[in-house]
Amino acid sequence: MSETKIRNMQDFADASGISRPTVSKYFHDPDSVRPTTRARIEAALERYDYRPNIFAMNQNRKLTKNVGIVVPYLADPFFAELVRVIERRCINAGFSPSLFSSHGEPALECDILDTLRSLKPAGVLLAPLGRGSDKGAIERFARDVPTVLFDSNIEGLGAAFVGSDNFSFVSQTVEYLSRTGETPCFFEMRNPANPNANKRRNAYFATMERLGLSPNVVAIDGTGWEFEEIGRQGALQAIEQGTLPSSTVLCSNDRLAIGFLSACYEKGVRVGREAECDMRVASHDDHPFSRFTCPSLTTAAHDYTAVSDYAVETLFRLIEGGRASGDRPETLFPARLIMRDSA
Amino acid sequence: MSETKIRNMQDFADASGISRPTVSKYFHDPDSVRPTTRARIEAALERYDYRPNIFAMNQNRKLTKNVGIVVPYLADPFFAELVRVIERRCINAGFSPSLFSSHGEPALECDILDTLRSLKPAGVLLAPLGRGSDKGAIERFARDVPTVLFDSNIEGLGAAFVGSDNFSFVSQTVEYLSRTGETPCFFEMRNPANPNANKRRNAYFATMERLGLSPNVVAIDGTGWEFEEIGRQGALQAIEQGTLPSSTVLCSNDRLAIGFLSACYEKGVRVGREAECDMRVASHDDHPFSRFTCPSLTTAAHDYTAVSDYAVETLFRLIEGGRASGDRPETLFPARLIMRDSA
DNA sequence: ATTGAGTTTTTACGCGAGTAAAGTTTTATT
DNA sequence: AATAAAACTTTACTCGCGTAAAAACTCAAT
Repeated sequence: MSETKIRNMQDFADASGISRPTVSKYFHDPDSVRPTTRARIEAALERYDYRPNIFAMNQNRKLTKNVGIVVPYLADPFFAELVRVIERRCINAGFSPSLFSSHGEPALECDILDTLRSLKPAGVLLAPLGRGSDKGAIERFARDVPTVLFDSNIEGLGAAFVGSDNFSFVSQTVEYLSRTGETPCFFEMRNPANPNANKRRNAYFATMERLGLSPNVVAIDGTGWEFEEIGRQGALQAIEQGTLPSSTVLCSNDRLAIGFLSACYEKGVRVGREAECDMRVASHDDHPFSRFTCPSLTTAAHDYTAVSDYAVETLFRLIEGGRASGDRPETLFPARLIMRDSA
Repeated sequence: MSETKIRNMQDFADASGISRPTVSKYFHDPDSVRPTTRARIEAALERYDYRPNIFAMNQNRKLTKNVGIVVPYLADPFFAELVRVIERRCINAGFSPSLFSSHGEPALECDILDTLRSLKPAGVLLAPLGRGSDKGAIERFARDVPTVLFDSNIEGLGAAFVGSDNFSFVSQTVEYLSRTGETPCFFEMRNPANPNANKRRNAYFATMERLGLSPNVVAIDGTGWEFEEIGRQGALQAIEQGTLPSSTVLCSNDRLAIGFLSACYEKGVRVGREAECDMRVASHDDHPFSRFTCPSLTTAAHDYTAVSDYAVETLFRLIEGGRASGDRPETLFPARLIMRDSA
């Protein structure tokens, strides 16, 4: 290696025969320099593998190329899946995504927002905890940083919301279940942390009313994010005490349903749509594992790709267009019914 | 708010009545200043919520307080769980963890290492992809940055390895299964991406030999990280063609087993240790979902906490002690047999 | 060749903090 | 109280790059 060691942008500028300010401009936006200049810089880039110091870069830029991604619970494969798609989109658009999980803890969510603030991100994609979120903190944060909420909508927070249409989820499952068999009861946590759960309950009532059926909610106890275990315990109790008002059960989400099915199996309750079965179980989310439950779970699927893509697009538009007008667009994607064996 | 607006460390130093260099020292290590000084700074910290600019901080520090965490596939709850514990430990120790997932792609793993390099992290906890990893890239990286490998061991890479003792996993399950019923065959992917899989196969052979039993491996096709689906397809095929050499199946990992159980259910094969069952299935990992399979999965559990804690501790020791001697300690934690209903 | 718009170079300063050196004050030791 | 050690203040320089302004240059169209 006869090449001199490149220590900073000045060295690199000297080596490439271009002035430092122009090199700086190139790194900010390669298209902003003349093609011949760009070619010379990129030729030098091949020889010396110089990369500008991110810390020095971001220090003076009012807007970095960082994008924050915050989810409430990363150990939930549902979020892991969303994040995977979102990260990819950000990288492709030339941004550096930073991933954070609140791990179900409101305090941690606040800390993350603080940390993010100091990262001076161009924008943030935030899936809030929901009920546990510090709304004031999020509101203040969103005033400083372009923020798009996704998955969980908290009224009025952030510049936009992108998520799934809970009404579409529930109306499809309720209609399907009612049409093909007994009227479903609704199985949910009594105090759900996530606002989607409340929307789904309301959608259940609305749809039942529309169909002229009488709703029945089974509310189970439990707190935290261990939904499978909560669903399992709730189901065990309901089965043992025979308190289920219907042999068709619509769970609020797949993770509860996974626990429910596990309890059914344990109790020898046969689940499925065949004649010899005791019960039908359906749910919402199309959780990555729901195709491997026993029986495989009939559910309403998020359009993962659409939600992720549109959330990212919305954020990018927000970033480019500066703080948009006073409106706060909410975009909801409909569900797709996935018929499997459980109902 | 009559308080003047704090724009930088100088402003804050003035406001707290302490000189800037001392304030700087405080932020580097609060214990390095006199208790009375510390109290004054912290009092000021209450009034003005100043936080030093991370970019400016890290620009001149040779060593930042950043820690990189890299996992091969975050959508796998196993890693999500490990990460959760690791992140917490880092934060408690005053470090800023940055989380990255390779999403199963070797190219992305390399990109992540590049990104990480420019973050000047104090250290990195890396769970490599395994077979797909660019060993040269990792080796070069580990020369510059204190790196502790975890979960997947790649011989000679990194300054240390912390993981689970695959031999302990397999010997316990094989012994248990052999002792209580038919000799297990070993169900695995033909070309596993992860080195643990190979270790487990070897451990199976070794244990069977020690017990004077003849080993039987069922190798199934499939690539990628969708282990459940691969396991399911492999099991469907094996069941349909009746090629399983034993009615007791030991899966290489829980995700394969989840697919296997799903196939059994679909085919009406009863799994469990009771007399009326057709088959026993066991596995390794104690995946977060394995208690909710039908039947619940008998498996060998990682000591999640021990692995996470010790990996973090090892990294911190490495960071504090500078580059250690030439040895590369490998720490393996034994498994704990979890007897559930599947075997 | 001339013109002028668009680029690049030169020069210079700023950002927010790390850090080193020398001098001053505080605290601990005896 | 004398003394030394530890901590703090002052001063000043560094780091790597953003960015502004003016001068010099390129290049295509006239």
